[in-house]
Order: sequence, then structure tokens, then C-alpha cells
Amino acid sequence: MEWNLSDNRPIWLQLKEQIAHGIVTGTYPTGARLPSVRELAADAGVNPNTMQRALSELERDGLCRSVGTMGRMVTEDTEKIDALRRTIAKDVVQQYIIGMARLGYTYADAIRELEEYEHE
Amino acid sequence: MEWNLSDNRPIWLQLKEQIAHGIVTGTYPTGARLPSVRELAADAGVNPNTMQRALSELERDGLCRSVGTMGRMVTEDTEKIDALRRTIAKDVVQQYIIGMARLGYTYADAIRELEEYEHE
Amino acid sequence: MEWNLSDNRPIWLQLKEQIAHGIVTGTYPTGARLPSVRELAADAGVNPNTMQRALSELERDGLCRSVGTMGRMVTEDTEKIDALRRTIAKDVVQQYIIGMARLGYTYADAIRELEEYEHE
Amino acid sequence: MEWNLSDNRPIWLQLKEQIAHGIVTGTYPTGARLPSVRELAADAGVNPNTMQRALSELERDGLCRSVGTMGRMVTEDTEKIDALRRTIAKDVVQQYIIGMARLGYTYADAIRELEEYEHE
DNA sequence: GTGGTCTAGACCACT
DNA sequence: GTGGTCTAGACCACC
Repeated sequence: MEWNLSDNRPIWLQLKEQIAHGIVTGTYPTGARLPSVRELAADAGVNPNTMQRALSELERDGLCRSVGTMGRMVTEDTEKIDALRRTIAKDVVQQYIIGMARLGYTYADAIRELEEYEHE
Repeated sequence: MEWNLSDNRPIWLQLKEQIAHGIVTGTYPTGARLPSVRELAADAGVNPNTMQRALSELERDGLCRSVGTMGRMVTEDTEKIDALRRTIAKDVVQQYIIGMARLGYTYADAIRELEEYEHE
Repeated sequence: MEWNLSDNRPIWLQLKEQIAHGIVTGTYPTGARLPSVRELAADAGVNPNTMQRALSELERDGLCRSVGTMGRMVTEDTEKIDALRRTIAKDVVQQYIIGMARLGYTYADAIRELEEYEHE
Repeated sequence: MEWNLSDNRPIWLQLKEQIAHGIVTGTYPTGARLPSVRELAADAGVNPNTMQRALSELERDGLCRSVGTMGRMVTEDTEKIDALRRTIAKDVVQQYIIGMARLGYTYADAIRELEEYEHE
């Protein structure tokens, strides 16, 4: 997994978001075992405690669960994962609108540019 | 200015892009003086040589020009800036499509989601 | 405040419960300022991080909120506090039933003993 | 046996109460041999002298007796044990009333809550 | 000074 | 080995 951490926002939050993204995109498939806290932490180059927090929050949202000494499993509740997908998509849409707005494009402009993209 | 540097692409390129973005969005208005290389480098936390390269490339694209001891000025060629705006917008559009595709959305889905966003 | 910590259960959980109890019983009145994390931690004889966690969880439940540099305030949502009171009461009732059951008393016995208590 | 010692009351008293509780609930059955003072003290993590005091008081109440080199035996006087059961039950009842009172419940409230518990 | 976050390192219980 | 918890100590942003 590729980790992209900027400061100015809590690292654990960014980790959580990126793991959630990985769950939705299939990096961590439904029902699969997640790497251990220590593995993930080493991979991302953060302290295990920080990664632990990210995973705890993820678990609180019902996206994974710990299975004792077996590690953590991605939830098998596909409805929950779909809900997450929609939430992330909403955010992508909003970021697109904001990005275009910063360039001086209105909401209508943003739609038009997107539609015109096909014809190229 | 807020610098957001990831490490898997050339730093100077990312710097160039972000300064270009600043020119388009008005952080560095048409005809205004850019901060010095050393200032920018210190602000971004990079080596002045790296920032120098970013600015040289920017100058090569005609988006700014050195005026001897006065530092660098943003171009006053609004047509050039508009072209840059359109280029960046194209990239934003493409990134949006890619982002949605990673979530499993087709091009048509991406348009629909964008159109539905207004109704919320 | 009197802290009563047993091991074999997470300390942060016990801290949270006891602060919640304090909110319901008026030790920390509605809308009042809570002592700082460091004060509470020193008072309870635990690490500030542990107390921090207890308070974060309390905040997540909407029972208090941080007000930047002003510290934490107990919520003013009396309905929420009443709900907490009912939750704690339920637990007290259950503990009573369990306690009596361990002594060999049935549920009906437990009620009878309670009713007879008045006549003494 | 699980020992739960708080520090604002004499340790020996708490030990005595908990052993008495164990006699009533069957952890130490009627007529059975109690563990040695040293065993009990080690288990509870207290000084043997403290445990010795707890057991002496218990013996003074007639709930157990030393049998020379054989250690201590729980009394076989079931009437005495039943009396103890009633005494402890009275205390449980009182603690329940106090606990509910701290939450703002009257004696009548405490009875009502207990009766309503069944219907859930 | 406040809350919040992060790191480092330790301990424990355990499908 | 795993997750979970706890401690110690540090840094930051905000007033």
C-alpha cells in the first residue's frame, strides 16, 4: 500500500481514510485479513500506536473487527462497504467542485468541462 | 502559501505545479512580483536549488520572467494564464474521473454523481 | 473526587464511568468546567494520556466538549444527562439483582427484601 | 478468589467481608477447609498478618474455627451461615438504595425501577 | 496554561 | 505472534 501523509491533519485520521479507501478499492478485500498493526505501522513509517488508533476508529465504524490472536478482518457487510464507497465518492465530487471553483469555474462550468472531456 | 509535497515525483515539478496554481488562482496575481527564491525555498522547506529549478521551468513556459535585480514578475499575458488555467482544469477533470474510477464508478456514473450533488 | 480503580478492566473505561457518574450526581454540574486533563490525571494517579482517553470517549458520547484553551465543559443538554442517569440506574438495578442472586435470592426475593427494608 | 480492595477502609475488614461472602456463596462450602493464611495472603497480595486478622475476626464471629495443625474449617452451623446471608443481603439492599439515591431516585423510585426491570 | 497528537517502549492475555 | 492497554515524555496550536 502507498501511504501519502501530509502533516497539518492528524496522521491517524489520514491512515484511517487511506485504509478505508483500500477497503473500498479492493486492496483489502471483503472478509480478508488485514496486515497486523505492527506491519502496517512499519510500512507507513509511523508508530504502532498511531496505526492502532487508525484501526480502532475503523473498527468503531464497523469496517473491520479484531479476531483475538488472528488479527483483524475486513467486515463482510457489503452494504456497509457500499455506504463507505458512496461517502468517499461524495467527497471526491466535492473536492472536484472545490478544485474547479479555485480555478474560477462555476458548478455549471465544472459539469460542462466534465461532459466535454469525453469528446477528446 | 501551503506546500504539499509527496515524495514519489520530482520535487521541482510539484513546486512548479503549485506555483502555477498560485498564479492562476491569484495567490501570485498577474504582473506581481514573486517572492525571492530563498524565501520560497525556506517557506516550502526545500533546497533553494530545487526551487530555482521550479522557477526556471516556469519561466521557460513564459509564466514569469526575471527582471534583473528586481526578482521575478508574474507574466502579464492574460491569454497565457488562461491557457494555463484550462490546462490545470483538464488535469482536475482527469483526476476526478480517475478518482471515481478507482471507486468503481464509470465515466457516466461520475457525471451523474456530479449532477446529483446540486440537489443536496 | 474519589477514584476507585480496580485492574482487570481498562483504566480509561473506569475513569470514564466515574466521571460520568460525577456528571450525573452533580460533582461536575451541567455546563460547568471540568478540571484539566493534567489535574484529573494527577488526582486519579494515572498517566495524562489515560485520562485524556477517558475524556475523549466521554466527549464522543456528547457528555462534554472541549472549548479550545478554555478546557472542557460538561454538556448543557439535560436530556442527554438524564439519559445517562437512566442508563446508570439500569446498571445499578442489574448489579443489585446479580448481587442478590449470588446470595441465593431469586428476582422475587430481591424485590421482597427491598420492600421489607422500609419497615425497619 | 477475586480480591477487590479499596484503600479507604481497613484492609482486614474488606478481606473478612469477602471471605464471609465466599462462605455464603459457596466458594468456601460449609465444613470445608479454608486455604492457609499464607496462601490466602499471597493470593490477595497482602501481608499475612493482615489476613490473619481477617480470619481471627471471622473466627470470633463463629464462621470458622481453627483445628490445630489442620488449618481452618468453615463452620457447619448452617443457621449461622444463613444469618450471615441475611446480614449481607441487608447490606446489598442498603447499598442499592444508597446507589439509587445518589442518582436522584427516591426509595419508591428504586422499587419501581426494580419491578420494571423484569419487563425487559 | 489548555487540549490534541505522536513517539518510544513496555506489559498482558489470549483463538 | 496478535491486539489492547498503559506509561513517560515530547511537541504543537491556540489564547
